[in-house]
Amino acid sequence: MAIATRDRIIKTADILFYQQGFEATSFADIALAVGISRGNFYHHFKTKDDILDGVINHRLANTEQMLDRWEIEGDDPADRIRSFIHILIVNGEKIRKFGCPVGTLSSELAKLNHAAQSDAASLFTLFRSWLSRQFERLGFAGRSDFLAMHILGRSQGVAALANAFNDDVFLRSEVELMCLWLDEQIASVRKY
Amino acid sequence: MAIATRDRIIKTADILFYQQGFEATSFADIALAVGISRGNFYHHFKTKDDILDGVINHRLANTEQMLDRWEIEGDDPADRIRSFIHILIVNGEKIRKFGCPVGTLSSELAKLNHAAQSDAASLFTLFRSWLSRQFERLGFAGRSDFLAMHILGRSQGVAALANAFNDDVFLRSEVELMCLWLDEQIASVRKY
DNA sequence: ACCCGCCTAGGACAATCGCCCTAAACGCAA
DNA sequence: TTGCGTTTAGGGCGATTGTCCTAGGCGGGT
Repeated sequence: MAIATRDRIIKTADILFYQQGFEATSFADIALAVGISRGNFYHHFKTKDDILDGVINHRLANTEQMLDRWEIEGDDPADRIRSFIHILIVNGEKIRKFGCPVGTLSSELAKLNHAAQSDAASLFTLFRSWLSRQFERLGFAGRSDFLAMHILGRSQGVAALANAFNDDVFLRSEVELMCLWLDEQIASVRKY
Repeated sequence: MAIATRDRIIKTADILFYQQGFEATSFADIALAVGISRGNFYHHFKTKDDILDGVINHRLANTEQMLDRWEIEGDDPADRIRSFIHILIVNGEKIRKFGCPVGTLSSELAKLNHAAQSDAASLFTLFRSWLSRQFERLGFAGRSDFLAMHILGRSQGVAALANAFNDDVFLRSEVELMCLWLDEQIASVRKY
């Protein structure tokens, strides 16, 4: 089946791009991992940039789906934000090994001056606007986007250092710190 | 002069590794930028990893020198920490284009499973222990390293997002936020 | 039974990669 | 001047890169 093969390629490329980086992952790497020939590969994706587009779109869809799920499961926006913060722990092992999938891809594409860098950044935008929406519901109004960017940045920093030092203790203590920060913010906005 | 050529290679490689990444920068790239032949290049560095070692050591020396200068110029540890925070603004343009030199290199080497990843991480350690020392002088005692890691992580996150979104406003507002955080920490430790 | 279109395999392409070699030019000491 | 070690230039190695091409196999519609 055609679609199945295409999906398998994208899912495999997704993992390899994350673990090895986009530039360091070759056609041959992906074909070998999927278990197909390079010719078959070429039938589905003409250029390497095509695969990158596919992978980014795949990540966008997955992320959107995850955020939607969080939107349904609970009705407390604060809990949703806490779910976001706890990705760092849930995916802790991968993050310590390979860093944040979104941040590292965006950074690599920025260095390569790659046209898809803005597409990778739109992954950030997905989180950013979702977080901003949760803060709005908590009553932060015009400050919502600012707080969303703040927490997004904090997460990026934690992921970067947890990766550099392979430090799980640091990761967990920073997650706790971010949750405390969130509580403070909520407490202060409820005064008015 | 031999040393001069070697230095020129390292300085050029330093810039290229930062702007394009380690993997994406070839022998030919560096040789072309320096203006020498590949044969001459090979005389000074046998392998690409040798250049990486040279670049990392060069960065270590430069960083140590910068931190020493800050240690001499002022005698207020808080001001020194503020100097660190303000790197984000001083190097704002480069950071928005290429990210943090330390963080992006460490992240790339981690993905490549490169032996020099720990050496790149030692660049972080340089900042970490220096910051920790300043916090100690401010009286934070056992919490010093924790605070050093916290501020290091915050900086990394700010750099990552400022790069992804090419956002100077975010960068500056986060720097201000970090300085406010520092003031709060100092105020709270002085109570006792 | 036949054909046509999609899927797959695998080889070939020029270009580039990191790395290695040889030879000429250089500068300093005897 | 002669001689030797250092620095330089430039070609070439096998391997790998992204990309492209051709040929065979499979399956559904006529």
